[in-house]
Amino acid sequence: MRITSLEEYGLRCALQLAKFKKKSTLVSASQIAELEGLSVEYVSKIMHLFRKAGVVESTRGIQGGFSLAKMPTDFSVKEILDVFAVTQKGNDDLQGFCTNHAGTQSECVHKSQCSIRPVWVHIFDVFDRVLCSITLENLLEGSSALSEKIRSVNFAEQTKEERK
Amino acid sequence: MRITSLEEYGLRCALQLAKFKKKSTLVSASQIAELEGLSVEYVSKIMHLFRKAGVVESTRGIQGGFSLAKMPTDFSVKEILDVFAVTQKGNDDLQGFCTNHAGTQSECVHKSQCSIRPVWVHIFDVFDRVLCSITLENLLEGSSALSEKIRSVNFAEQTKEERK
DNA sequence: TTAAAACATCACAAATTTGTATTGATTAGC
DNA sequence: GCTAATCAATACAAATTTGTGATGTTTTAA
Repeated sequence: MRITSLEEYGLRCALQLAKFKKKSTLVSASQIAELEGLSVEYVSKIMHLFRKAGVVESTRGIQGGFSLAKMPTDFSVKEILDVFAVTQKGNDDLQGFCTNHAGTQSECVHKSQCSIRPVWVHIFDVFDRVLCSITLENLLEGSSALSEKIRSVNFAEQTKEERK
Repeated sequence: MRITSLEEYGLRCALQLAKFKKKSTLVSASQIAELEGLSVEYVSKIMHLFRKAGVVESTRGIQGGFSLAKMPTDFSVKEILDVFAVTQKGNDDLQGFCTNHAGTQSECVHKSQCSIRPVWVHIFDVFDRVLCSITLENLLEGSSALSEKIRSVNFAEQTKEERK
């Protein structure tokens, strides 16, 4: 269970974008690179993914830069992380769980009775509730506010799968 | 945020081990490979990791095989997944979060004021509470029992970090 | 109109993970 | 003792992810 590099750095960049958004100023890839200690090329790649996903808007030319597409209060952490999930192979939407196999067989041997899938469904449901409820603004507010926010998440309700 | 292949297949193998444990019989790598549709070599690798971590005990020779070191009621899912975390680079114990960088700098630019670390601390705390509370036995019991189990997890209490 | 600063896109090298192969050691049964 | 089945350990090839490079386009301002 790991956070990919793109997710970690992507979220950091998103936080920088959030700060500049609140000041209503554009921020360039090189500025973010400087602030985060990353290479300009790497930040550019992240911004490219953000733009394709509609997370940022870009302005070309000298004095150009990037701007978060919505206010930090309106972006959940999940929305940011999902930008990178699509480029990854085994991602958290449970797609591919039962099709990717190191294996001697072309189809999942648990097709009819899979004991693993419900586990991930439930665990990722908990995870999603947390990630959906936290906004970029919450992250900017600091640790104790974040902690409070997480405590307020409702974990008791039915999962999507169960409602089907 | 993704589950690695070793984690997914490792947990499946652990479930097979749990079933045989309840029958008090040894199970060989080739048997598990057959049951899970994996190659014998791959299962052997997983068993090797399990044994090094003390999750299974092995018996050599013809009629040898593997046996879960404790009963399925006494193994949490987290204990199983942690076996594979140690072989991975960025793992869920938060080690390395602030030392691995795609970067132009040798140290984390957020050393003094990191806005990302508290996020992962909190999120992984929630995750750990779930993974620690689910046993292999719970997984064998099926989806609805599992669902109930997850609902009973206490998410409100302080995190380890906060108690420090 | 030219130059500089910035984004856009794609290609590619390095690192990591994934899965297989190989060789060796151990045990049971004949 | 010999053989077959099994675990033990390590090496290695393929696939994937990670991060950089190179080339081109757009815009502003002198």
